[in-house]
Amino acid sequence: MELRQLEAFITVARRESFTRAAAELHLTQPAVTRQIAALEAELQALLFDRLGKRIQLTGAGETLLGYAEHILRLTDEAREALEELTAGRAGRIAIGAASTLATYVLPPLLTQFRQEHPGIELSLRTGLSARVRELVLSGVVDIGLVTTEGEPTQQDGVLTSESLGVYETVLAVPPGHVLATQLTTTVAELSGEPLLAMTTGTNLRTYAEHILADAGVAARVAMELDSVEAIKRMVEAGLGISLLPRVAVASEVAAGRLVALTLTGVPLPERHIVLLRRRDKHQSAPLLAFLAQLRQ
Amino acid sequence: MELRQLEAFITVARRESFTRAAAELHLTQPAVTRQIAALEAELQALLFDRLGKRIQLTGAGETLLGYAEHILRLTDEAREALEELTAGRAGRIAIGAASTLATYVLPPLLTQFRQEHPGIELSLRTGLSARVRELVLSGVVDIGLVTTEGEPTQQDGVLTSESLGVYETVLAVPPGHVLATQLTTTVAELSGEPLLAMTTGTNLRTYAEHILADAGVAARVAMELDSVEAIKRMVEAGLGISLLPRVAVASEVAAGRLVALTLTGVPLPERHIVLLRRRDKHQSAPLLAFLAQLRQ
DNA sequence: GCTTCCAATGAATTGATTTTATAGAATGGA
DNA sequence: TCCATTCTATAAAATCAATTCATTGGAAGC
Repeated sequence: MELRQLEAFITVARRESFTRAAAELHLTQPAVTRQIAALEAELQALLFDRLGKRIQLTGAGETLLGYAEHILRLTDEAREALEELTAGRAGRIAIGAASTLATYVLPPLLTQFRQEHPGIELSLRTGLSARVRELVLSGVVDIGLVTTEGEPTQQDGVLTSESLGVYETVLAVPPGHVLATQLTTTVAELSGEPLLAMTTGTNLRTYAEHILADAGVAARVAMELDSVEAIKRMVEAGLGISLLPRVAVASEVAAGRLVALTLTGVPLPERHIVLLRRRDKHQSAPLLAFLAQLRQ
Repeated sequence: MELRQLEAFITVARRESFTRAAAELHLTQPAVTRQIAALEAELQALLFDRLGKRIQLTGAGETLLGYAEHILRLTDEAREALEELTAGRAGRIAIGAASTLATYVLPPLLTQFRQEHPGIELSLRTGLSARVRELVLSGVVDIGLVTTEGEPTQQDGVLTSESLGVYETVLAVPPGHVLATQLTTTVAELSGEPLLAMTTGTNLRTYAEHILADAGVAARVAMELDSVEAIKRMVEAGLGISLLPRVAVASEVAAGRLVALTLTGVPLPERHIVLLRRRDKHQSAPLLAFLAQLRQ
């Protein structure tokens, strides 16, 4: 059974004639006769009664006709669905993102994208940068968003990295703090301050340790937490200060509950927001649209 | 798009490998690669990401997979439905029958057939014998049951006739009638009796006129009716006597409301119950079963 | 009885699919 | 880092299937 045969069969049934069906299908009559004959042989059932000049569907023919029409309608639907997909009007984008990016960077982007592309399903998986990298590598997600220290290497095996911008780190202090009157600070000034840090293993923690070590400042980690939100509350409560992404404290700074000091003085390795992709993975139309939005 | 390609596609998707799919399909790997490539070219969509050794469905691939599975399930269902049909477990028989046959002969036959073949739809169209003949000729019904005067001719163009037995005509009289004491009668004895007859144009009327004319008896048609049932009620009421099929009066005779006299004495042309078929029309399994039942 | 119209069939041709053989790419292990 | 392994892709040849052309055979209409 082949779709070509079913199509021929339907046409013959509708036109009630092999000859007319052949014309409609841009074939010769013997070709159509053979297609039907092949169907009949395979299904072991007579599909048409040949009543002299006229032909007529048998019971088996009528049964098959119902199925054949259903099947061909489905193939049309499949074609249409795929067209929707390649045209970018439908589809699904799976994103993997480092937790802080997922919390502070992605929401406005996703909101805007959803508005502009309402047909597209979005899925988001979060984790540590290393985990996100694995998700991209294994193909579970289409793209990954992570942070790196310094410019990312552009190629690493099948992975492509692309910087989407600098991910600035600031010093968050409570409004009443001694440093709170300044707009900037140097790493040296942090010496002795009680530091609230992310858990070991996070990029943020590694970065904080790096810049303190580079400046020769001994880190005094007063508390280790696994949530940026928790750290912010602690800083607000005056339990210490912390190095945090600027985007993560933006709303508290605007509300006056925290003060963000830009780090200056030392040639700090900048952190980047990095887009990870598998080089060999197909980029669907919706994904390309999303990438375009990320880049601008 | 062809079913062969869709089947290959599904297999590749399930086994997540062109090579393993090829083995399962009893093909070589390049053949499978080509089938998928043809699909991708036609649909203008990448169906699998080739991630080195591994492959993975793209969004388009997943979409197509859903449709492809649906389509192939339908083809299986179609095959099964046709098998049911040819095995005689399902199907439809369209019967055309002369009205008296439909009323007095068919019901017990159809009841029995329905019990033995519960899956089979039965449809019945009634009409005058000539009309039934047309229905068979045009293919609207699979078989026709009519009556003929004398042995039917076996072939008439594409129509095949087959006698299923004699359709005996009797004289129906009310229990109190002068003739009611006899078991038989001759046509001559009917002379002068008020006759209740079917409408002109029916085989029954034609037959009645023939045998009266053959015997030289002048017909005295007291009333012309278009229903055997009505005629029986009239005979019961003593309004006249009538020549009717024996099967049509069987229940009244058993109940003692009518007396049936066998016609003797003249070489009467016997009426036959005749099965009409188009010689070139396919005989489905259910139909063959029904024909077998009719013949016994 | 002749003509017309239709489907079926046989042989040749064209076209598509499959196989064989091989290349190319990525993974996993030493 | 290199090698062996394990995939998929591709090119050319072989095979298989479908189409066309030409013709036959059968039924219907005049």
